Order: sequence, then C-alpha cells, then structure tokens
Amino acid sequence: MDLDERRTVLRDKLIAAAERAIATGGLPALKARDLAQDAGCAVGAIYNVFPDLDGLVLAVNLRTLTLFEASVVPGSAPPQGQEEAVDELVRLALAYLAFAQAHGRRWRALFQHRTSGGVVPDWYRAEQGRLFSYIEAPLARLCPGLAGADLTLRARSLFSCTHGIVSLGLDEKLMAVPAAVLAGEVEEVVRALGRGLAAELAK
Amino acid sequence: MDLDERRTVLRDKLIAAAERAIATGGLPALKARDLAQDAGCAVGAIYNVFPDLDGLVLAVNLRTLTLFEASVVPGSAPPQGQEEAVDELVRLALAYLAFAQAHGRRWRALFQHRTSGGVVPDWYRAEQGRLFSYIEAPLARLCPGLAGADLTLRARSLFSCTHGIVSLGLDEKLMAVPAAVLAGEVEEVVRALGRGLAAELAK
DNA sequence: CATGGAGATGAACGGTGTTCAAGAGATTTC
DNA sequence: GAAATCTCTTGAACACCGTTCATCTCCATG
Repeated sequence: MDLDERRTVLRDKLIAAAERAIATGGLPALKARDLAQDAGCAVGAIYNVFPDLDGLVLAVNLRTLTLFEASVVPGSAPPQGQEEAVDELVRLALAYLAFAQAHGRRWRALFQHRTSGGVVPDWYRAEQGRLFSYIEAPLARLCPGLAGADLTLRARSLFSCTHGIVSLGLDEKLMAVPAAVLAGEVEEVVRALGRGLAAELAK
Repeated sequence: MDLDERRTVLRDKLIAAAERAIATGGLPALKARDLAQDAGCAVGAIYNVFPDLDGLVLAVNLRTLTLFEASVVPGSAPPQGQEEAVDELVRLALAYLAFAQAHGRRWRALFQHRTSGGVVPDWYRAEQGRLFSYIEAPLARLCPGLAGADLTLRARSLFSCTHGIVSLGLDEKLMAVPAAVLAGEVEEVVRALGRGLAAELAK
C-alpha cells in the first residue's frame, strides 16, 4: 500500500469518525481519543494528517457545505420575472431551513466552531462564496439596479436574515419554535423582504 | 462583616472579574484560576457562590442584557403612524448593531455560550422576553392585524433578521464588513422588511 | 471562653488537546 | 538481497482545564 494512499485512507476514516461524533453529540463530542479509537489509529496519528482538531472540523464542515449544496440544486430554468425571483428566494430559504432541521448538529457546527487563530483557509471561503451565488442570481433579477459588490453584499444580508431566523428558531436557549411555524415565518419574512426590496428599487 | 454580605461582595467581585476576562479575551478566556486570582479568592470559593462557571457566565450575560437595554431607551413618544413605526424598528436595529460593535466580545458571549444541561434559568428567559417587547410595540402599529402569540413570534423573527446580519457581519469567519456599510445594510433591510410586512397586511 | 458549624483553602482528580522520544515498517541504495 | 535511511506510527507524558473535597480557619453563638 502506498504511503500517500494510507494517508488518504486514514484521512477519510478520521473525517468519517468526526462526522459521526458531531452528528451524534455535536461539536463538543469531538474528542481526540475517541476519534483515534473509532478510526483505528493512535491519537498521535491524527496530527500527521491534520494540523489540529480544528483542521478536522473544517474538513467536516466543508463536506457539510457540499452536502447542503446538493440539497438546493436549482429546480428548473432560472426565474424570469420578479415574482418568480421572490419564489426562488423563498425556495432557497426553506431549503436552508430544511437542511438545518435535518442535520441539526452538523449544521450548527458550521457556525459554532471558532478557529483558534481566527484564520480561515481560502478553500473554505471559496466554497462559502460559491454558495452565495445561488442567492445572487434571483436577487439580481429582483433588483436589476444591484450589481457587483453591492449585489454580493445584499445577497449576504439576505442570507443573514434567513440564517438568523433559522439559527435562533432552532436554538433551545432563546426559543424552540415548532418546525411548521418556523417554515411559515421564514416564508413570510423572505417574501416581505423581497417585496420591500423590489419596491425600494422602484423609488 | 456579615456572612451574607461577604458572600455578596465575593459574588460581585467574581462577576466583575468575569466581565473583564470576557471583555478582554472573549468567553474562552474565562479560566477558573485566573478568575480566583483576579477576585482575590481561592478557586474553590467560586463554587460556593455559583454552581459552576456556566452560572457565572449567565450572571455576566444578564448584566450585558440590562446594559443593552439601557442603550435603547425609547427616544420619545411612541410612534403613531406606520412610517414612524418603521423608523422605530430601524432605530432599534441600529442600536442593536451599535451595541454589538461597541461590546463585541461581551455581546458574542450572549450567543456563543451554551449551557451544559441545556436548561436556561427562568430569570434569564424573562429578561429576554422583556427586551422583545421593545420590538412588539412598533410592530403592532405597523401590522394592526397581528396580536398575541402571532405578534410575539413575528417580533422574534424580526429580531432574528437583524441579529443574523449583525452576527454574520461581525463574524471574521464568514465576512468582515466595515461598520458603516453594515449599518447601511441593516437600515436598508429592516426598512424593506417593514414595508413588505405592511404591504402584506394590506392584501 | 469554649464550641459548633459554615466559609475558605488549594492540592488532587479526571478529563482535555497536543507533543515527542522511541519503535516499526516501507523505500531506497549498493 | 541485505543494509541503511527515512517517514509514519505509537502511546505515555505534558500542560492545562473545570471541579471536588478533606482540611483548616474564623466567626457567631451559648
């Protein structure tokens, strides 16, 4: 067995074990010793593949992001009118909520996790940026006046709104809102926001 | 010196020390040993006043909440029309942003902190609920059709939107948006949301 | 003043992430 | 093919964490 191959195999086993741990007990359940036992290696071997556990969490989070992307494949042809643009934004928001509900702990790890040095790898930021383009497309149709950096910024703000509702809605500490009610709020708010932004443009 | 008095004094010194630690290095900088040295007591003494460090964090967070409330005192007479209601919502949102920017680490501790057992004391939830009433008042004027639980829920969703923009906007991991730009986004989005919600009602 | 009991103490406990000297094994070299 | 080299692997050890508890101290009370 090749050296690089063994390294890759161990890497995959560690990521898989970390995913299981996070999916079961959340980010705090990620322990180096449990991980090593689950992956069938020594604790020290983890640090031959990842610089530290943060790096492993980042790898798991990247998989979570791609898993989410697979669940929001663009339904059909891109929306043409402003009405369809709002519908698309609502669809994306509800998909985000559904994913967060279905993969609660893994989704929470995306935001709960803080890198130690505060630095985030480029490949992670790139994946994030690519996901925002899903919002930018319908938003551009809704607000033709927006473009470039302004469009990107507004798309992030739009996402932030949905994220806020989903994040606090699923948070036991602040409020635990039933799933159906939460979906209603997301749809209502995103629709109102879409209408308001379109009206803003018309001024 | 009375016994209860000493207990209270120690309690205050611990909270003050914890506030300093959080304000300086965030929630991860809260260490029992540093705390004891800073408050001038033994590590074990902490646990005579608080059940654990989580309880201490909760006490600090309560102080943060009341500090925030003092910074959003209702400016003048309550708004009468729908236009003024939107203005009030924008004012509250911008006050929230300003507080989060001014007390970054303390504000972050409010949400970064997870209680171990998942249980949140009633007095903490009560303070949270009282703060939401600041939003409910103008929202009720904006959407006269909303009342009771619906109004409460919508107020929380509205807060969640602002919180999302502020939270992710100040987050280095996702994006670091300049202060002025962030304020513009908050105002724009809340205004659009207010307009959209009012229009929703008119249907 | 003696006594009881509650508060204060800090070493010790169990747990964490991370490191590193030592051993194992694959790869290269002659 | 054997020996040397070098990388990967190992798990005990390290530093640090929150928390506990036997011990001591000190104060209010009888």
